[in-house]
Amino acid sequence: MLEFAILGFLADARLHGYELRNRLAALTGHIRPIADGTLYPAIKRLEKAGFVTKDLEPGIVFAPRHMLTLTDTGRAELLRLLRDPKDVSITDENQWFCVLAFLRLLDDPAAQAAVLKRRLEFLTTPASFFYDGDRPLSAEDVDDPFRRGMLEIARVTSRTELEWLRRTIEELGEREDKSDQPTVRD
Amino acid sequence: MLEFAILGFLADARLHGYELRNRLAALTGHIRPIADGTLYPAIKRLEKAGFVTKDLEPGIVFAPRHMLTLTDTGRAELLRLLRDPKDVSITDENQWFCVLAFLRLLDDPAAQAAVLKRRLEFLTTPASFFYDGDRPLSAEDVDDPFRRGMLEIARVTSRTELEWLRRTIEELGEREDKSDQPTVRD
DNA sequence: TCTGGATACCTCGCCTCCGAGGTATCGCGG
DNA sequence: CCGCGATACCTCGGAGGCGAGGTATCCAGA
Repeated sequence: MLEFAILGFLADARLHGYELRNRLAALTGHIRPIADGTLYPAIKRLEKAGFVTKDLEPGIVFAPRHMLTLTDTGRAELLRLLRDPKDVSITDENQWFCVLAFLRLLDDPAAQAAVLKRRLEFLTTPASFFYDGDRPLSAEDVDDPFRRGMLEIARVTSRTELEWLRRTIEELGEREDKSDQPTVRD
Repeated sequence: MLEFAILGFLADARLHGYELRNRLAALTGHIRPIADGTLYPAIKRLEKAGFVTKDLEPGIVFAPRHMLTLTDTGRAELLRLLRDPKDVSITDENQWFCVLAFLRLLDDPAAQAAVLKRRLEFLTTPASFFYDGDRPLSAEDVDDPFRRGMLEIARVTSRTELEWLRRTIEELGEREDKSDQPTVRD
């Protein structure tokens, strides 16, 4: 997850760890800050896996910086993760937002639409926070004002996202029609 | 976090591990499923800490069940966590929803309102996913349709929640006025 | 001159989580 | 009668996150 975001940011620009840290802080940090002790080992893992290379640029500003560059295998790995995200990356809001942040890099309207469709499918499968036996409880059934709030907020959120998803999937379809030769589709 | 949810569910009813597993699956499971290998060690930790006790009820249905009961120290711990949640529990959507799910148990309108106010404060402090240097980028500045989507969804979500928070904080204030003797307040 | 804060990086140990596996019991369908 | 699925519980190893600590440099302000 973190590694995914690192690859994503490096796909846009060469960065050093500290700058990466700041961008990550903006993207997910106000939600869940990333500790140094998490970031630097993650960079090391990516380096070991051959997804990034590290070049020391001696003291441009203050201390020497280790500039990170995404390798070709690194970019391939990023695209693989974007094309076929894990289930948790679809369902977990934070992870899903990371996917969205870099989905543009996938550069294939059909594949992008396919990812959005997975999220659409997830949001349209019925699910409830609370059950009375087997019966799902909706906001109207619940007495507790806080649980009511949860359900109301969740409802509006998912409605908004569903609208956006449907709209965007359609737009991606149109873009696909223009770029491709007309073919028979399922 | 998981332990917090366990305490919360046990505050409502005596449960065995498997039933707990199902309730947790409903509350957070569609977002991020909880593995057995996570749940049972967590129960053990709570037992060791003296927050829950385990009684074996021999084979009512199938296999023997280990019924879990919240102890007094367990309930105190739950209330402590509700009254004074960690920062991450305020900022992380998933964790925040867990707090909301059990905030009713706090049974003190002023303390409940204080928790909601922390969330309110978090949501009203300016934050952005992306920056151009130091300048935060809003949906209108962004070209990428996916990032636009993120920003739009986040905006609607937070607006909805802010409305609910303000409304609910006010209602809690009124309830407090009725139950308390009139005193000078800051 | 000294301190604090920003920049920039790193290590270590602890804890938690996860997945993969295992162990039972019972009921139902084939 | 045999396997499957549900119920119910558990262990273990590996991976990853976190906090606390450390190491430098440089600049601004007291």
